[in-house]
Amino acid sequence: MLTVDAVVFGYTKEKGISVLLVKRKYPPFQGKWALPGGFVDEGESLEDAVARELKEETGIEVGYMEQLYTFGKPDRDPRKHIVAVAYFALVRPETVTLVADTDAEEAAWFPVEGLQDLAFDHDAILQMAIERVRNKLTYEPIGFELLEEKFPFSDLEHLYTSLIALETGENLPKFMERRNFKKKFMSLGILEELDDYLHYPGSGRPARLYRFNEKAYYAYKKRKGMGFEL
Amino acid sequence: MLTVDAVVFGYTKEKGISVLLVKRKYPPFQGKWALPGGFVDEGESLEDAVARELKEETGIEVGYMEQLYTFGKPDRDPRKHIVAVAYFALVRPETVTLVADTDAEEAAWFPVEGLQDLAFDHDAILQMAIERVRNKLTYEPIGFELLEEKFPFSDLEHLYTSLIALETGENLPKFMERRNFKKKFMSLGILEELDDYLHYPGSGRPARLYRFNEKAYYAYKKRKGMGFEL
DNA sequence: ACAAAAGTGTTGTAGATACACCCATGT
DNA sequence: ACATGGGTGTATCTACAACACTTTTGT
Repeated sequence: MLTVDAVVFGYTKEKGISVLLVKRKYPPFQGKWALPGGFVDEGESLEDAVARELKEETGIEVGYMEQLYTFGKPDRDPRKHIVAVAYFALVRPETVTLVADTDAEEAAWFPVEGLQDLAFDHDAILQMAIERVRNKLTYEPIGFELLEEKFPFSDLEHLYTSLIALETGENLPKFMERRNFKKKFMSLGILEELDDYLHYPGSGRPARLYRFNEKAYYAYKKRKGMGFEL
Repeated sequence: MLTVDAVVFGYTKEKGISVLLVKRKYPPFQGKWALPGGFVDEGESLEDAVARELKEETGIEVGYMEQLYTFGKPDRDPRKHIVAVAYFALVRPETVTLVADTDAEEAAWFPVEGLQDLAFDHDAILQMAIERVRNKLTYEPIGFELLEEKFPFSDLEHLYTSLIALETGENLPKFMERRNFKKKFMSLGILEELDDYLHYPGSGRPARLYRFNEKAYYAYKKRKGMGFEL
């Protein structure tokens, strides 16, 4: 008995990092919120299974996905021994519309901060996913998968700040100091400085927009060893 | 259908990094070398399953083990769709004696350098394990799991050098320069300098012995963020 | 003029790099 | 005495850390 579960992260300036959950329609854990997921079909690859379940239960397709860990404790499911291969994924919440479907009553975004009491061992899975994304953020440019194509630098900064602050107990590493962070990031040469500006009405100076330059990143990877090591 | 496979690494000064393989007794891939592993029993945790299979097929018990990745491509086993959860493990080859048993004709150590043509997708699994251990080595002190309790510093150096050189194409990172590597490692304060010396007859000055100090490492972790970031 | 966010430059310092010679043993 | 591996110190340089004021907009 093999299942796949997905920890899908989204980000908005207002609500910070959120995770996509579905409300369980049937026992066990009926009525509880859980990670989307389900059984792997015979002859179906794990990645296909995750994509399919996500589509079925929430209606979304993700941009970036990666295997997280496999959870196999015999008692993680009260019915019987069911092994779950967990994935984490990143999407731009703007670009997706949630639909509830057959197996799940509802699908919705929840800010991850202090989230708990999920079905099965999904609390632990979520925790691990957060940890993983947070680490990964500092050595691979996956943050852009959560931002719009063009974004003000402050979005990037805010994304990093809030994700790294989660569970780090609020004391940010030194490289997150505003001026240093920008200097460092810019020096990588993987951000394109656009001639577009964005102004949220109601406040502050308009912000210049940036875009992630994938080609430049490959060049960087070739030049340096790998990753980008913030 | 769920299996577990183990990539068990060992290290000796003479042969460098080796991996433990078993020769398959039955089809498919009869007579080929493969990673030890087998089916997970109902109600058995994945870790238990790996430990059990290792014991059965090779007779060894490992010191350090960690989940690597789960391989689920439908065609990875020619018979049917079988998903494999792979683990990697580190042992001191000195401390174990291999025995061949029921499912496997023989068990033996093979230097990983250029190893290929294993059964199933085990080439890929091995590759991934090497990659993982190599990376991990630079941010967690797992190297000691491969060395004797007391070891000359040159062993540590040689271990790092050979593991990092694998597939890095021989050009070592700068921190591996002898004097700098030792300076750096010592500055971490996690190595105990012993008053023992070891002298291989036949050559050179006797080498001072060192011991990994786990307590000091915990203290270090508490002090610094985590890991040790060579 | 004031509030709110964007934007920016310099200096000190610690850690990384680069480099070449002496030491203790066995034969 | 020579071969073999063990062992070390210092100068330079680069990258991280610390720090506070100015700019542009809306109200």
